[in-house]
Amino acid sequence: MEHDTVRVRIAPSPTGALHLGLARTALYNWLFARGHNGVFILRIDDTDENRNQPEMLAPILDGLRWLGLDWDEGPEKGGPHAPYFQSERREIYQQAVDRLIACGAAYRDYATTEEIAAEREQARAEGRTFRYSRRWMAETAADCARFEAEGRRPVVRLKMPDAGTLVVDDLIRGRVEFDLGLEQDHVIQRQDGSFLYHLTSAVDDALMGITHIIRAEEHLSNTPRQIFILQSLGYPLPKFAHLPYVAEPGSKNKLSKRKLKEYLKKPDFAELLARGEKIARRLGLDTSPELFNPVVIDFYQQTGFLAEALVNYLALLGWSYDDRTEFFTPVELVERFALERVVRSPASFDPNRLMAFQVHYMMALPVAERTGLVLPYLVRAGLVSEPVSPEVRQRVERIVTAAGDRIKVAGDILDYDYFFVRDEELVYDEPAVKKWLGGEQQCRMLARVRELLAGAVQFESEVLMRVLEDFARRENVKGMAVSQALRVAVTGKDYGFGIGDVLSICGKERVLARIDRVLERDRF
RNA sequence: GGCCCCAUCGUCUAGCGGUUUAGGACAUCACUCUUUCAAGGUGAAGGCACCGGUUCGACUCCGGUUGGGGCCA
Repeated sequence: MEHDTVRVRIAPSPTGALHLGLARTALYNWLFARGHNGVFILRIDDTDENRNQPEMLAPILDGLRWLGLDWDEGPEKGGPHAPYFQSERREIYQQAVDRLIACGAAYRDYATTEEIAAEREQARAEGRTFRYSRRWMAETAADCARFEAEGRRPVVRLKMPDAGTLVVDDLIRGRVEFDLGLEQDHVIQRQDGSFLYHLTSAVDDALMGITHIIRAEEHLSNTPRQIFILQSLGYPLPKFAHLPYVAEPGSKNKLSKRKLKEYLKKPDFAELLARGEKIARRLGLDTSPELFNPVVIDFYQQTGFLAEALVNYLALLGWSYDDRTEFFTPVELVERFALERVVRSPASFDPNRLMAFQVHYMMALPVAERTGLVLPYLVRAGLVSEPVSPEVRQRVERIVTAAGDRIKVAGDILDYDYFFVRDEELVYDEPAVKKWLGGEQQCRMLARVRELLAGAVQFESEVLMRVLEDFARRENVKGMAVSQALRVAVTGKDYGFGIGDVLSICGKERVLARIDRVLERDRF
């Protein structure tokens, strides 16, 4: 057993988005595989015809790739157990169902939905747990013929044992016991011939040689029937590891992208989304909540988060190495990740903590690299044209340096659009204008500062700062009054990084022009 | 309703019977620095859900209660 190659898988449905919870499950599987020299398999659960569209799969593949979770077998890669799309494996499932029927582990059932419902209702009325009576179970070809003569159509059900205990030795949860006498005869094939999840999943896991099933906790209750299928078919059992699910911000409910409205009541979550939307709108991206929200990996990719930050955060959402290490490179994660140290209780998604990781990783990058990350956003917002000239690049680098960790995600560069727009396009924050340039005196002071700056030979940050300080002292005004008046005139806002840097990066000509514009504007 | 899982600061977690006045991180608050906004520095506040056992000793083991969640209906 120990010598077998570790083989793990994730089996997402093509739903159009890579959800945070799935991303974490994928990460844990990937870490486990890489840490054991194993194989990470991607299998697509696209048995639901209605949603089976290629464009719904792309975001999931892109998201996994972006996170660095490369798969060894699966879509685009192929592999020895192809096809990896369940929609293409129907014959395999049919054979499995036939075998299950042949060995008595499953049966054709001709009951109608109404008849089953009636039985269930009766059980409830009598206060006992419902279990199907198998009254319309067909055991022979004659049975089938008879039922079909009545116009009935069969489903295939598992014929679960009447009694007994099934034990799952879960790698994370330990020993979990189930009373087989309480299990239902679940349907594994519908009337229309389509197959149900438990069947396809168990069969594929066996056929693909999966050794460890690492999946979310909600599947724990389903494990007995999958084990029953596996055993009935004569396959060896994989090991199971059921992960706690990822919960909502500030609660223990399972995270769901359908409950976005509720999450928005949480300030942290709302702030994160607002940050993303601000960026996305500038890029002309679709910000409809279905596709663009912090529950979905694509959101982070689009707004300029670093994959390392997400990976580090996700790794720690339900796992820890020790009592203090919080930063891990992917290599360290691979080395240290262990299922035994996965926590058993659900962990809620905390935007703040994620942001803290993002800032850490962002600031760890050299300025040149951060500049490289930020430039595409300027280009896509139409503020910088391609190819990017060395001058522009250097200018952006200066902004990135001056901004420091105000640029938390790459898209935040768009907050500094005032360095790129034409003077007449500059947007002024009216309250700020009113506050710092609303009065006659303030404008007169700005006019004098303008003359001072017009005479400046060197337009560098430190020099300018000294000039402004001297000016404030001489005129007996507060330094802040000077710097803020200038800031509003040049950037339109009353916040931002150091005024010396602002002026210097903006450049003398433009600074003077913008001051003139503001002074002009205020006369009316 | 039945079955299963879970339970340490607001959040993520460390803790695997005594080394613990329960440690770290994020968030929060205060002070400090600062010619704006951030950041930085210093510090504070904040938790073992409850009740029984077992034990010389329980956050740690067992049982129950409560609460939360999941699956099946």
